[in-house]
Amino acid sequence: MSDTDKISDDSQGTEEIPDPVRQETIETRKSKIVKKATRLFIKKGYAQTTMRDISKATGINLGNLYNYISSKEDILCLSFETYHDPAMEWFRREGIMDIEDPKEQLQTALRQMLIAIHDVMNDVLMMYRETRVLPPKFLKIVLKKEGDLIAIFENIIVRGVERKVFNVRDPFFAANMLVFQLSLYPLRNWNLKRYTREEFLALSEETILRAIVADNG
Amino acid sequence: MSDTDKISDDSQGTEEIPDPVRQETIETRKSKIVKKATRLFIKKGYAQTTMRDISKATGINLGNLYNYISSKEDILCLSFETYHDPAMEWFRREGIMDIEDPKEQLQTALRQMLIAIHDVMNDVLMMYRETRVLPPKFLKIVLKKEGDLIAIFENIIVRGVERKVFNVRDPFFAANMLVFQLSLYPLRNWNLKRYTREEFLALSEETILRAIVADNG
DNA sequence: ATGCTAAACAAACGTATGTTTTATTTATTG
DNA sequence: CAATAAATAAAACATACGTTTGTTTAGCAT
Repeated sequence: MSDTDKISDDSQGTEEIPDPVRQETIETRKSKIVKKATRLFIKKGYAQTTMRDISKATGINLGNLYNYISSKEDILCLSFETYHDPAMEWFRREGIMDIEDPKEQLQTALRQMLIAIHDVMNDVLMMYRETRVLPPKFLKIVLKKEGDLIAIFENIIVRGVERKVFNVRDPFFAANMLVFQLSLYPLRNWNLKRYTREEFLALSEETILRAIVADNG
Repeated sequence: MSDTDKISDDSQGTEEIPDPVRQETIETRKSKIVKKATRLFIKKGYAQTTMRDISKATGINLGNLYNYISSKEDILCLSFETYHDPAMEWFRREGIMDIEDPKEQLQTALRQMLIAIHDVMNDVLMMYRETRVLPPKFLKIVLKKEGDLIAIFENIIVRGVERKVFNVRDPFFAANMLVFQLSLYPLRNWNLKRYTREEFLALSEETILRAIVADNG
């Protein structure tokens, strides 16, 4: 029936070497499972998504799924990892922390985060909803990472306050509010459909900055 | 075993009258189920809470539960209703819409909403998480109510802009952002535990207003 | 007392779920 | 080509769930 979509570019491998080619297809397969499952989690919710759904969506046999992942819960954790890790990396890669002018620094970071979140809004919404299901140990890691992101914005704000470019009474609170505001679109999309992407980004940036920047005339 | 906690203040009733006393105990019972179930939904999530859990928590026999509620889903809907209806009523009862000065009007409404949400933060968090499970028809009602609340704030903002007390480019967007910001505490409580209730309320009010009021010197 | 109504209860039903196992096919190597 | 290992498919397993059923109990009117 579906004998046309078999993997055809398999290559030979030895037992000594971890077989990078085969390894890659396994990783590819795993990531395919996570990606497809994530779509289902988004659409139906984690609890309402069955392993049989995931099997059907990936085209991988039910029992065979367990050769790539260890449990349903495992898939959810992998799903979280997929989206949480790049966000933090981007800050270093883009050299945000090296920007001298605090206002430009904040603006750049803010806009980039808004764009990134806007593009994966469904995933963000899913994460907000399914956080509870994560095993406690993994939840701690996730919250730690989110805390790190907030801390970055806190540092940016603190520096801006020192230079009197920002006017913020409590930088930690402001950073928490700011990062929270980033999720406006994913969580309130149902009432914000009238805006184009660009309209929304501009309005968000403007509104968020106004609570921080000393004067924006 | 538990024969001591039987209802002992039963009174007689007729068939004509809907039996206010018995009726009351039935309503009491129903609301007890919803309240206890809500606590479980908050603690474990809707999907992870079983009817057997609810039976145990209420002390009402599993099968007997269905004399008071029609389904598990029904309980969730009732749970949403419990917290959604009072918020809207309060606006009318308190006469918020009659306050002349827009800034005072906004401040009053804002502070009251912050307090109300703070007090039921776990419930709000649960609602954010379990909205997906609601039957589509009921979901529409819930979103409508939330939209109405946003519209109220939009009106307040529009009036303030006309009087040049507020400086807002897009009142609809501002209202959406404002109402969203109200949920900061329920959704980000895990990172905001350092603040006392009063500290948090003051910071929230201050931050939210700054994005709207023309000048706050 | 007696019969009636409704609440209370234990047990069971049917189904759906995550996971494992078993049998079969496919590919690779000596 | 034979032998071995990996990949696949389907069925089975054990359990947990929401809901229903049939029966018992208790309160009230007659």
